Formats: sequence, C-alpha cells, structure tokens
Amino acid sequence: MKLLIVEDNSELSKNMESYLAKEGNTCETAFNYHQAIDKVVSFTYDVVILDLTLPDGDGLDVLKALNKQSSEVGVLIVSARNSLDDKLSGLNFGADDYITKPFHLSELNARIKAIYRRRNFSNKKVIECREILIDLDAHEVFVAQTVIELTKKEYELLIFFISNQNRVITKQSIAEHLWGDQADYYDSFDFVYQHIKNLRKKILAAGGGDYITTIYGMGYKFNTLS
Amino acid sequence: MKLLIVEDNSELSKNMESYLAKEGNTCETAFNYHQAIDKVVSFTYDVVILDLTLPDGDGLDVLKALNKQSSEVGVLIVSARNSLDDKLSGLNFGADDYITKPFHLSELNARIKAIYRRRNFSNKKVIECREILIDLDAHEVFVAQTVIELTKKEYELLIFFISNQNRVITKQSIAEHLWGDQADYYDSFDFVYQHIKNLRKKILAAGGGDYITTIYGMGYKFNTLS
DNA sequence: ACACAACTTCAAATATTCTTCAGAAAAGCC
DNA sequence: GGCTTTTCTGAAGAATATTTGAAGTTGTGT
Repeated sequence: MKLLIVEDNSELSKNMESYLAKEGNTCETAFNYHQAIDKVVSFTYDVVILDLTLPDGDGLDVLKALNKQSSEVGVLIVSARNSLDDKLSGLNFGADDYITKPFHLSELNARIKAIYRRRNFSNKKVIECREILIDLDAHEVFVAQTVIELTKKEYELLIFFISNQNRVITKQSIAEHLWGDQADYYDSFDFVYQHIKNLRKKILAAGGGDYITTIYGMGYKFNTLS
Repeated sequence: MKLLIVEDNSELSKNMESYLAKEGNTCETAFNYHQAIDKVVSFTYDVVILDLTLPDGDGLDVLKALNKQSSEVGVLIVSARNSLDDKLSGLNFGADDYITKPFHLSELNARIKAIYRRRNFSNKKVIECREILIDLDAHEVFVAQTVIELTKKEYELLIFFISNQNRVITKQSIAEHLWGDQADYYDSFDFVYQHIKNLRKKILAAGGGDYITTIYGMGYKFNTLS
C-alpha cells in the first residue's frame, strides 16, 4: 500500500521507511509541516503516519487538512508525548489510531495494516473474490484452494486491483500506487506490463479464470462479477 | 473530453498535456493570457485548467470572460501554494475547483473528471438513455443489457453525443472535440464518418435502435426522445 | 563474495485501433 | 432523369498499444 511518513527525526523516519518498504509498501516521507501539507493535498495515500510534533507547525493541522478534503486516507498518529490530551484530540480529529514512542516497528506495521483493512475491507482479515481468497495477515493468496506465491509487487498489484474491482484503472494510477514518487522517472510502462503478465500467469496456473481484462488504450479492469 | 491547459511554464504544461492525453482526453494549450482568451472565445471545452499567474495578464480575467459567455465549461484553478486570496477569488468568480502547486498529475486528473461529471451528469456515475447505459467508472457501455466493446474514440464520441443529445452537432464540432487542434490538419471528415459508422454498427449489433440520425448537410443528432 | 530471487529494461512479436483511399450509395437541385 | 455534393462503406496501410521472452540489474541473505 502507499504510505506517507510524516516525521522530523530523520533517523526514525529512515528506519520506518526501510521497514515498511521491506514489508512491501510504497513509502514517501515528509520531514516537516509544510512538506506534509504539500504531499497530502497533491497525492493520495492509503495511510499517513503522522508525528504530531513538527518543527514548523502542528501535526494536527495536517490532520485537519486531510479531513477537509474528505479523502479516503487513514491516519496513524505517532507522538513522543504520552499526554492523553494529544491522543484524544488526535482521535477526535479523525485519526484512526494512535501509537506512542518508542514503539516496535512490527507494532507500527500491524496497526497500519489494521487501519487499511478497516477502511478498505471493513476490517475483514480475509478477502474473497470469486475463486480468489486473500489472507491479509499471512499475506497469502489462494486461487481455487491452492496457494500461489506472489512477489511483493504482484501482491500489491492484486490488492490494488481488488480494492478497485470492476473499475478501469490506468497504467498511470498503477504506477503511482506501486512506485509512488518514482513513477515519474520511468518513461515507459514496461514494468507494469511485466507484473501484470506475471500476476495473470500465476492466477491462471492455479486454475483461476480470467480476472484482469485489458481495456485497450485505457488500462485494466479486475472483474469480480461475471 | 476536451481540455484547455492555460499554463505559462512550458515544461509543466507539456507534462500535464501528455498525462491527460494518455488518459484519453483531447488537450489544447495556451501559454499566456492572450492565447487563452483567443481560445476560450473561439472554441468550446469541457474543462479549462487555468493557472492564475500569466506573463501578460490576469488569469482571473480569463475566468471572467468565461462567465460572460455563460458557457458550460468547467474551470479548475491552478496556482502556486499559499495564495489563499487567489483561491477565494477564483472560487468566487465561478471556478469549480482549485489545486495548488505542486500537485500530482493523478490528482489533477481526478479533479478534472469530478468537475466534468458534476457539470454534465449531475455527478452521476452511471448515465442512462433509452436502452443505453454507461458506467463511467468501469468505462462500460451496455445496450439493451449487453456490453459493447468500444474503442477510445468511439467511447468519447458516444459521450459527446450523449452530452449533446437531441441537438444537431456538426462534423466540425465532433472533429474539434475528439481531435482538438489537430482537427485542422485533416482535409476531410472521412475519419469522423468512420467512427460514426463503427459506433452505429456496434449499437445496432447489440440490439439497440437507431440513435444517430444524419442531418444532411448539417451533421448528426443523437436521439433519446422517441 | 556468491547465489538467488525479484525487479527492470530491451527488443521483437502480436494485436488493436486509427486513418486514408476509392468507389458506392443517398440526397439535393435543376 | 442527369448532375453535383454529401455521406457511407470496405479494405488496405499506418500508427499505436500490448504482450512476451530474454537479458541485465539490483538487492538480500548466507
């Protein structure tokens, strides 16, 4: 999934980024209030990890900005202050969850996944679409009762498809969701083609039907109806 | 849909154009105030993307000109960040939405689509005309309950017809809407004939009636009444 | 440093759509 | 009816988009 890490402590930020990236997420970072605002008004994220104490502004204002645009984004508040006030005001302003420093990265990761699941899959731990079954916790995908091994990108792609099922999604939006900022630097979509091919092949090999339709000149659509 | 990009930064303009064109839109560009005025008084667009800071005039005056001709065109204001005044005056003068630089192209695209949908289809995601049903998200067209596969041009043509239903539209306006500036370089309307033919054939093949009437010497009309 | 897997790039093959052209059909006009 | 103009149609060619396999690169763990 696509994350924004708002954290002024660069070491911690780097740690979080590397851990969360290894878990298969696309991460972007903002180190202060202004960067954070720039990002959240211009890009879309699945979850924003928001430190409330920023050098040039109040993290809560980022949260307020997110509320205004009534977006789908989830927010996990991070704060060193163990003050109950912060926690309450954060949750009052629409944050999804709260974690206090210091924390284990695995704990952070678990909470992010929980937020995402709650928002996108009504807190289900298992998603089922036709013959496809996904265990979000175990990161395991079954097609017609048999497990298929997906790489991180393939898994992310599948999740993205499923959370936009029966809608056309463009190659651009796929690139943005799976590669974040970096998507701009590529000048072809060869890599998207490649991952689509591999995902299709693996689903097919396991006996699954034809889920991913190509909409020539537009993009792709993941069919779960017919 | 047909867009006009008013932006003096040529690199940004080019980026926007290429992205939006790839999304299936017809794009034209204006690099300064005078070009913009020339364009908006001579042609019609679905949405104008308007940078307020232009070298030879005020972007707001373009907006005012658009208001005067009481046209159907939507306006998305683009401006450097933090100029709250710009934002307010833009929205006061009838702009539909506002986006601050820097922004992500997908965000721009999403807002443009939202403006268009709001204006033309009262924000509906599904349009229905007699036996034709269009799912704008899925990019799917049903005729008498069966899906028909349309190419990008055919789809655009259908949308253009439907948003001008029961009105005569000239080949010129079709060419302008689907090909923008490039329309001038063609010396016949053979390509328009061709796409109309294909669209008719596909609707008919799916059991739909006769929607597109030829008005000899004038153009075409898309009938949704009788 | 090595092996391995995943990711990306490249180039060729394939598929689809768009445009052009030429001739046929239809409509308007005398 | 003849004549001109406009529209329609099918087929071929050009252009564009997608798919694919293979090679190259990166990154991870041992």
